[in-house]
Amino acid sequence: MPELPEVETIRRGLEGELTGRRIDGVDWRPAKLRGGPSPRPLMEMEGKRVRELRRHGKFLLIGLSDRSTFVIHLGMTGKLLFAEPGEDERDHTHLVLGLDDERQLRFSDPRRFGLLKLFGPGKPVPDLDHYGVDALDPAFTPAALGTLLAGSGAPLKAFLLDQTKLAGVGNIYACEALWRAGLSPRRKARTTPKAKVAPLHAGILGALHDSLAAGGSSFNDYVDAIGQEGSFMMEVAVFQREGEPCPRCGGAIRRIVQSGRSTFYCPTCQR
DNA sequence: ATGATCTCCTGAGCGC
DNA sequence: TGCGCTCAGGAGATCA
Repeated sequence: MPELPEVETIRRGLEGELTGRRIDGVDWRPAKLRGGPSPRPLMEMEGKRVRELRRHGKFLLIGLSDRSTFVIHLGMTGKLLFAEPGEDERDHTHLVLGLDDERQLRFSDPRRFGLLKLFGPGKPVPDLDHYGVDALDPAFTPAALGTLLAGSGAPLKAFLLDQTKLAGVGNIYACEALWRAGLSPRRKARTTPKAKVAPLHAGILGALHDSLAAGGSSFNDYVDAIGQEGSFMMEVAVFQREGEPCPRCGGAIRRIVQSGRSTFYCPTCQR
């Protein structure tokens, strides 16, 4: 599922290919996606050029020439792929943008947990109002993490998944970051020892950067905008490795369920 | 106010 | 072969 490194990999791939292109056609098949209807009909993108590609957390923000913003969230199974006209379409394709270089950019999302919204020129994006600092933002420092931790009584795993505190970390990287820091996912955030704050910060950034370097995690058949798979799943220490030995201490990796989601960790060296 | 649980949705995997 | 079941999870809504 796309988390920060996957969305950033896609953003980088799109940045080179899409910036400056004009959107000549908008084939929108409005399906019921998450997040309610788009404030502006997506057809209004026709004739606009792509000015910039930004990202906040797992949201992709496409700035257009008239200063409107096209917001994309890939949810669990959303895909953005370049295609040639006439090329076979994936099932559950909800949007096809025709570009002025004769290519298409297609969005498909079988589970429809994704989101497509167009905001008019100069309009803010309310979906991001309550979002926390992006995990790759320079403002996300160890000190900032310490402040956030002190304000939360949630288990560390739930804390890391809470996008209103820190944006971009999902299930894979939450598990990996906690393993790297040697912290139990069950520990209450505000009980994190002072000496463990910097290691947790380093664990989060390390997992995200390592994944970016590998082109993201290919899991649930994630691919980037040109269909490339990422290879970070080869490097994970604990995620989906229940019963396997911990790479650090050899103890058996355990799977538990927290807030309805799988958590993988090593009970021996994560305290 | 905070944290836990439910909900949306489809496809994959599994046992029989 | 196919049926029914469980599971996957981002994030908003709802509940305790």
